[in-house]
Parts: sequence; C-alpha cells; structure tokens
Amino acid sequence: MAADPRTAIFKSLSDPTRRAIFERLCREGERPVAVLTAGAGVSQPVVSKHLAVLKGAGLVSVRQAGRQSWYRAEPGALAPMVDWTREMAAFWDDRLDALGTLLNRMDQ
Amino acid sequence: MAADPRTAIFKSLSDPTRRAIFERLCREGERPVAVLTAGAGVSQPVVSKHLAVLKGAGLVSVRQAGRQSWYRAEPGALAPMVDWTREMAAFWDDRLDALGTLLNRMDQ
DNA sequence: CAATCATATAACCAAACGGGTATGAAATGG
DNA sequence: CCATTTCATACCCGTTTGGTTATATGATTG
Repeated sequence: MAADPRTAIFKSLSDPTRRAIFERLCREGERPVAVLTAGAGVSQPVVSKHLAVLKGAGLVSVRQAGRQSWYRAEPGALAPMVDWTREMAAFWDDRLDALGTLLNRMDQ
Repeated sequence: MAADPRTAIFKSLSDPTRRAIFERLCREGERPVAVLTAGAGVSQPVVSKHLAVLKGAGLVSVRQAGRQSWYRAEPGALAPMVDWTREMAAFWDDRLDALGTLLNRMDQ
C-alpha cells in the first residue's frame, strides 16, 4: 500500500468500517469473510477490499480452508505505531511538556 | 473533521507530510507557520491546511502573537489512540494470542 | 458433471483528498 | 498611511478512496 509502514498502518485504521473489521478480528479471533460481512454494514466485495488493505499493512493474515478464507488479526503489526507514539512521548518528556499524562496511560 | 475522535486522529496521522509536521512540533516545541513551511516540502497554504486538520483532531493548538500563529503539539490528544491500542492488546491477551510482545513494548 | 457456495476481481461512480496558485485580511514598520 | 509581512481562505485540478453491481474463479455437493 504505502512504502512507509507507519503510513500504511495509520491509513488502514483511519476508516471506521475497516477499523471495525480489525476490531472484530481482535475480539473474536479468526473469522471467515462471510461472518465478517454480516454486521459490517457494507457489501461482501467491500469487506474483501478492506481486508486486502489491512493485509497490505500486515494487520491481518489469511488462512485458506476450502472455499473459505479465514482472517485473523496480527498484533505485532501495530508495533511501528506504538513505537512512534513512544518516540513522540519521549520528546514531550524531554521538554517537560504535558509530562506523564500519556505515559501513565501507556504504562498501564 | 470526523465525528469519531479515533477516526480523526488516525486520519490526521495517515498523511506523511502532515505527520511530519506533527513530529516537528513534538521535537521542537512551539513554532510559527513560516518555520514549519521551511522544510515541509510543500507550499505555505498546504501547511496551513494540514495544521487545520491536526487542530480539528485536537493534536495541535494555536497561539496568536501579532501576525504570527504559533502552533504546538497537544500530547493528550493521542490518548484515544493509545487507549484503543491497549483495548485491542487486551483482547489478544485474553485469547493468549501473540501474548506479551506488543504489551512489553508498550510497558517500556 | 452440474449446480451452488465463498470469495476475489473488474468496472464504474461520487466524494474526499492533497496539492497548486491567487487573493484576502490583519498586524507591523517606515 | 502606505508597503510589507504572515497567515488563512478560495478556487481549481488530478488522484485516491469507499462504495456499488456484475462477473470470474475455485471448492463443494448432489
């Protein structure tokens, strides 16, 4: 999709429909396309395209089982985004700017 | 911009030029538009528009000083994104799926 | 083998997006 | 008070995006 993995991740998650699909995969585990389509609010081809975008960003992977495609969330793919956030937070920390608030949230 | 704060944040950060502007504000602190334009690789009006988008997502704020507009990053505005990530990580944790990897990164 | 089911792809469309140039508006300075 | 600086806004343009319907492909089942 985008050369930069960060851009690919942010772009993938910036669409509500697509993010909702990813959320479902996080909550419910591996699911076939038909199940994801039910309740997505859009047509099956649209779901397939969203899944392709998420796959392009590495956020999901597919397992073929007969005529079904089982998609699953790939947790590790969010790492570049988390790292970037920590990087930004470090700058604020350095400048004693809004110190702690976000870091506390990240540290639990 | 977008009703959902998460969507607004992800969308704002999904453009490389816009994200670079935000990064500079995180690194360098408060800066006027002219300074941000230098090195942005795009024209001043484009920088102003990107800043407007970031402001719409709450990621930056402005302070007017004479004819200059000093923009600064707003750390706290990333909170919904961090919270969402933690939420997703919790699901993986619950399902003992790819446990730890990302959480370790988030917890330092 | 024919029919059907699950998914992906193609073709298409309207809207949003990221960029540009031109202009407006407000503050500053000679 | 006129010229200049600083920024935002308006307008335009090509591309991307998110959605649709129609169709192709591949696996299953009768």
